Amino acid sequence: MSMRADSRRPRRTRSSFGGRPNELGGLLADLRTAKGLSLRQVEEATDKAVSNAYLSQLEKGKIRKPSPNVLHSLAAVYGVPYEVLMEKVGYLLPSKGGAAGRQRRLAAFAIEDLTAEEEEELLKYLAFLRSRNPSS
Amino acid sequence: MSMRADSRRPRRTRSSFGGRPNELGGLLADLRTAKGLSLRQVEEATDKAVSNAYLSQLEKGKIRKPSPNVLHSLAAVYGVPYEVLMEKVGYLLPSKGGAAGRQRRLAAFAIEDLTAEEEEELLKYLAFLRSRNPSS
DNA sequence: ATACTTCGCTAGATAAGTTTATCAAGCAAG
DNA sequence: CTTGCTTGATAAACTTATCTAGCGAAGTAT
Repeated sequence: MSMRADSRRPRRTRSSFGGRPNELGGLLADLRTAKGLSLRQVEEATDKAVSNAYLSQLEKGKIRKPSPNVLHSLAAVYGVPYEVLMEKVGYLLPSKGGAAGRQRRLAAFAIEDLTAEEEEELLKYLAFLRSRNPSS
Repeated sequence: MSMRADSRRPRRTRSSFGGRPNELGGLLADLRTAKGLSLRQVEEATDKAVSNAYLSQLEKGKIRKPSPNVLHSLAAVYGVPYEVLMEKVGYLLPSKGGAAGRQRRLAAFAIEDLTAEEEEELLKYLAFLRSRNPSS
């Protein structure tokens, strides 16, 4: 196994302690003040997706896991990557090495444009197949 | 100009019926039965991260936005990409493509443990389905 | 038939997210 | 000083997710 010591740049990526459960609030507050926006201005900028009152609670750390869509709105307003906020909150991110992308060696080519109905039919048919033939 | 004449399979209308609860529920149920698992078996497989009772409610469409982490657990058990479930629920995904429409339609049917025989059966069945219903 | 198990399901409770209404403090005119 | 407006913060209400406990149906074995 190549134990390559990732000698790129000193990884500042770890921005700070994963231990702090509530660092999201501080981060959001800093981002907002850095842009010189008020709570209500952010509410507007987010097209009412996040109320000023709610944002206040977020910044004060009273909310642990806001909805991903809330984070998306805020990320857009602050110009910060969505994934950063997601991670900070503790949501798992789509891993790029998982079964998602690489595992495409299967019938995915034909399945790329499945409709919801077709998808359902296929899954049911698969259930049927496997129930008839459990010894695959 | 990439004149991509929408040659995709005509989206079979927004699911013909109007009162369907949640598209996620049916998908989860289909995935589970396709694997021949019971609610409690899934609860176990997910290491108690998702209770059988909760899973039942999910499948019946009584829950609209389960936590991303719940979706992650289920995606792992069913061998389906996390992002697919996220999208179904309505959570925004980290956009990877920049400007142009790089966003491929996510296939819910990327099941990872299909056998070659199953794959073939499914493809034939899909062909059959589409021959019977060329375009709505 | 009686147990025993497993199934899907739901009622009830708790906890957390989100909203609406409201607050006290500050600042700029008039 | 007072009026008006804005700011950030709460309280309470409302909504939603999630868990625990238990029900009844269906199967299996004794």
